[in-house]
Amino acid sequence: MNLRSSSASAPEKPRRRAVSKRSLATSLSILDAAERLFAERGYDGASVRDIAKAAGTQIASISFHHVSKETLFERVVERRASELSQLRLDALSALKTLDTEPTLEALLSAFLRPYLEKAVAGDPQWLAYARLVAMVSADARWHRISERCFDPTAGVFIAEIARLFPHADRSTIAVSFIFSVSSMLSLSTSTWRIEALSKAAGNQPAMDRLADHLVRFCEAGMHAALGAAPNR
Amino acid sequence: MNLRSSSASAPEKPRRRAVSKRSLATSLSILDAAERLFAERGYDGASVRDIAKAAGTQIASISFHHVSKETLFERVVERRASELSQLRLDALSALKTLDTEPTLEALLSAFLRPYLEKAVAGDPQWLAYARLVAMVSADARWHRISERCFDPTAGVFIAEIARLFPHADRSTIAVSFIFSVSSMLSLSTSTWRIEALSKAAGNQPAMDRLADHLVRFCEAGMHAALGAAPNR
DNA sequence: CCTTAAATTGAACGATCGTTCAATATTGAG
DNA sequence: CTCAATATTGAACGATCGTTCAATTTAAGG
Repeated sequence: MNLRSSSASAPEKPRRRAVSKRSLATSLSILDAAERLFAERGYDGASVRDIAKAAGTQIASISFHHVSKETLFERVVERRASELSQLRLDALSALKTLDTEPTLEALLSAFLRPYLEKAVAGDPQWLAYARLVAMVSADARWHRISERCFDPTAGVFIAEIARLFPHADRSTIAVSFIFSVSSMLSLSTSTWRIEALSKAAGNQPAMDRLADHLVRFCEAGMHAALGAAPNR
Repeated sequence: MNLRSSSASAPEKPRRRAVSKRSLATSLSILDAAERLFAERGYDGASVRDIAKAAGTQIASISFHHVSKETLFERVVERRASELSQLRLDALSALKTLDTEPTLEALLSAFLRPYLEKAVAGDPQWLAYARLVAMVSADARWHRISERCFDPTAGVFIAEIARLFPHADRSTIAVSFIFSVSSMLSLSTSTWRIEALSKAAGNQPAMDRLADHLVRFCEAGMHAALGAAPNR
């Protein structure tokens, strides 16, 4: 007996195998379905049964691939977070290669636009993710996820802004930055309210116009808040 | 038989009674507990059992006084909504009694400050309500409640702003207004993020400073967005 | 090819959900 | 005080929740 493992005293090496293409596809479709349903109905509102049905698999597969509902949620958020952070940091790097000092507008644009272009414009899967980010950012229940996924990049941009406004204190900058972020997030959560409140004006504002609008709004608001702020 | 109701053919008048003090207290304590728990855990996250326990009554009393969980939620939101609207409209009226045309800053201040003073400053019950408003405003699931409770007053202020900027189109004003509202709401949902992002600066910003900060931010942002907007 | 680790399946678990009901207690009105 | 309308109670309803399991199927490695 024990004919496969050769050496007598060595702890048996249990033979590993690569993941199959089908397995990877199931895992992915679960993430996609979860992203959609979590964004639509919230964490408690979306059941693992509905997620499994939307993904075309069994509920047990969710536990198998993603441990539990909670870690599934975290993985859904984490999946695109690094890509988003990378886009933002790339835009920032591009600014710093220029010989001129980056303006506040350029910094805000570098932070805000990648989200909007991914979110509101094209892929409906990214739009769902955008709503999810808004959910995570607003709910103290998920503050650990925010800390891990979003706060580091936000901190980099806040530090850049602090270099531009050496006399403004950190908390004033942070609050202004939060105002900007929640304005950004409102574009993915409140499209229905925008429609409701701008009715009697038939024309829907286009995506790129909205992005320009947002950047202009935040730049002016932050400039006013930081410029007028006392030095300490 | 039928000795109480006199006339023969008249449909019996079943004798009404006033609500008892105890009954009213129960109904109120249910609303208070629901306000707190809905704000803490969201609609799906807060169970009627927990609400009943927090209110010190039985779960059946919730159905008796407030029909169902959904109408309980609506009543919790509606309860303070009219008071908030009244405060805002009163502030607006006070502005219009002056002989000078109200400024954009004054308009925004009239809309934003009542919420902040009620919410972030004093009563913890109002703070819970503020978080609830943020929840309702962000979730399309409750858009009927927003329409009924908040959009009318918002529409009044948007109309006032439109009078100040006759060349700006309605949707541009509405979008700027949404940016302002979500910045306002972020102060009740994201205090924890503010603390996280402004760390290494020990001083917590005081409440009145935050209100000033918010008004200045929104005024400048909106001014920039509306002033630079094309005329149609 | 064969072996077997990895993956999928369908059923079941106990817990909790919102709601309902008959029985009991309370209380305003006559 | 009397009595019936109102309110509270405790238990139970069926449904759905997230998770777990043994049995089966799939497919990678030698």
